[in-house]
Amino acid sequence: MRPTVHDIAAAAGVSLATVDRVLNQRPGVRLVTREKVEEAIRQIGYIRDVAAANLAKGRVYPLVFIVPTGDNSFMHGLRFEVNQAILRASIERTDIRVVEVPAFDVPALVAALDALQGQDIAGVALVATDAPEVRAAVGRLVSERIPVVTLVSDLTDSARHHYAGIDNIAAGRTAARLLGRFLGGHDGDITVLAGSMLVRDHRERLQGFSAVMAQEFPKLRLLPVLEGRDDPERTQSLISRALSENKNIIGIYSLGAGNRGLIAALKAVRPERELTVVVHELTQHTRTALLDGTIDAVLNQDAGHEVRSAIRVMKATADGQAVIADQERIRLDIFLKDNLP
Amino acid sequence: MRPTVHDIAAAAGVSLATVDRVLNQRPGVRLVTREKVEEAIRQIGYIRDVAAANLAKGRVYPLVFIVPTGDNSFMHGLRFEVNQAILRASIERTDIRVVEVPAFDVPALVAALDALQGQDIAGVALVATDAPEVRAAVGRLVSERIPVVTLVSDLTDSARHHYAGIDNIAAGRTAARLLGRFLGGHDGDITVLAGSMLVRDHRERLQGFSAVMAQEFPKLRLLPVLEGRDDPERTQSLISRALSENKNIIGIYSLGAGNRGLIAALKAVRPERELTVVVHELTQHTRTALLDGTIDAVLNQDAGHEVRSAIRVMKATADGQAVIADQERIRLDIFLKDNLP
DNA sequence: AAATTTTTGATTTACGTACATCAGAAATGG
DNA sequence: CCATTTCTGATGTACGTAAATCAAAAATTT
Repeated sequence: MRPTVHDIAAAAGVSLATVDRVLNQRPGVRLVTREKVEEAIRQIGYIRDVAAANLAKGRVYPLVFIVPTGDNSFMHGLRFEVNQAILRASIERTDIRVVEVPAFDVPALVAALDALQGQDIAGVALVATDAPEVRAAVGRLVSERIPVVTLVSDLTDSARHHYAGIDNIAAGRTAARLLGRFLGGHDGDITVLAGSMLVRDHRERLQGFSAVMAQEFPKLRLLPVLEGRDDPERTQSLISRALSENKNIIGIYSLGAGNRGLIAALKAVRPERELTVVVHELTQHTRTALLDGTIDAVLNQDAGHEVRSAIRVMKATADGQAVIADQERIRLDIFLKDNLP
Repeated sequence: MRPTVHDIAAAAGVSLATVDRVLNQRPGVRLVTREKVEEAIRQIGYIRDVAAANLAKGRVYPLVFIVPTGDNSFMHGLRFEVNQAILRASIERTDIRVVEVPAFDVPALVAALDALQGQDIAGVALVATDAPEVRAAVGRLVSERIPVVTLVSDLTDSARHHYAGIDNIAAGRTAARLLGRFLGGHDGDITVLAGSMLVRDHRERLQGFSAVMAQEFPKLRLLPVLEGRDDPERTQSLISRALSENKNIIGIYSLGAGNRGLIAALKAVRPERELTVVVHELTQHTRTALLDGTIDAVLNQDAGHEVRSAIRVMKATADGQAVIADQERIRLDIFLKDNLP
């Protein structure tokens, strides 16, 4: 049987009340006594029964998710997963609130973060926009001892406790190698399609992609990045024009959202033109396109895993508990036609 | 606040004791009363607080992991992860026992399973050997209402509650597509290296691999499968001989363990011979080989995820609770040089 | 040494559920 | 209608921890 508070009391030769004072850092314990108790805790290897403690405290974890508005399917999926988590809220003793903030709107994000100051909150998860003001606002929350987790998009050099998302540089590198290898030793041009170069994840993906391309596939030339702004129509016309103007394009890397337009453009040139295409985010559209051969590989991050991981980490951080690091590593999923879930 | 047993009692107009009798299916409740209570439970949407219930019951989950002996690195890794889970046992209210059984020894596996009958066990996880006797033994445990989860290797048409492992057919198909695409339109022979064709996962991987190869890459010819029996030395000599006897080999798929021998054989012919190699299981050896370019892709299943998932599922099944299906899907990891963890 | 402050102990209640006991009520049998 | 069986209610204890209260003991100050 695992040791309880009673065992500590007995081992330390003090009363239960004193043990409780030490465990919950309440005042009124002499230093020597406190040390005696802490020694006993270590000696007998006491571990607090979190479930029982939460029961006694009536503990709930008020969590806040700050997610961008915007209608690209990835963010839709993310909000869907947060809503799924809300359905499990009572079981998991969480109380999840969602705050929507316009995408890329730094002042709005900062305002949303600052509005949480002083509130009784067990954790904040945010899709970060990488700006100094956001970094500062996160710092203010952290200094108030509020656990902060970045979700999907990280914040460089910030005080955030954890990042629940993929390594975007590695994702870009992986895309480059897939595309490079799939194209064999062929010669030609590669088009990169991004949502916007203002987003950190897109910049990082491009950075990784370019690095591997330059280093390992010198026969493939990178064309200037096209910015589709996650807009299907704009994307479609950009790609269509690029393809008709440049017959040397043999590969496409789409590192952002807005793949619907890309797929439409591809279908238009499809039987004649041979193209190898790697895209990000598994959606209904990309899944279908992968199955019918319009695209060749999909890189994905599992929004459900990210949300659940963020919740676990926020709760653990709030309790000062350790997390299973390996379990919380968000993996880059590579989907080919054959291993779709 | 979420409703409690007291709320049910009030809503149904019965006493707490009666609610308890209904909830825990104890005898001594008239049918009409029982239905009244069940209706109230539905009405107010009561959900049992599992943490509090476990506390009251002093519940621990005695779990048994049946894993094969044998020294290949994947099984080592699996046992390591089970041991990690044992370290967390007290926190998670589990009491994990490991039973080792000689690999491929059906009678021994059946004996191990049957030995569990009648014991107070909250769940069994086994690396299944696909045989009718095993299927029957699993059926006996299931009919005793013991949750059974297959781990890594599944059992066809059995009564097991859950399978915590990857889809091996899909893994084989994925390997084929990777290899086929990496080889561009080239012409040549492909060697498949297996541990033993007696194992179901290996057979399934081969099945998926052959199917995609035949259908989509007709220029690549599959050579007869080499069985390395997970023995590095045997594997090395098999591969070395095959490579020297057949200069047409341009690709290798290693679908089992024993990659150390393969890597050694590859290194011996490396600078001269161009080979595209896809292997299974990320280990220290395959990781290094991936980084130095000896192999091109590693398919992997995360043993840690499998073990943790199996535990969650066994606990949930024992409690008659639902699992988050999406969370328990074990994914096939594809590692290239660039996305290693 | 007395007065004061600080520490400590003892005890109680609570969280939501499980489980046991016993008395009393209702239903059923004859 | 009484005896018997079956059901129901009331109540208490327990699980491991939190938190509060009050009294008693020790340490500190005057």
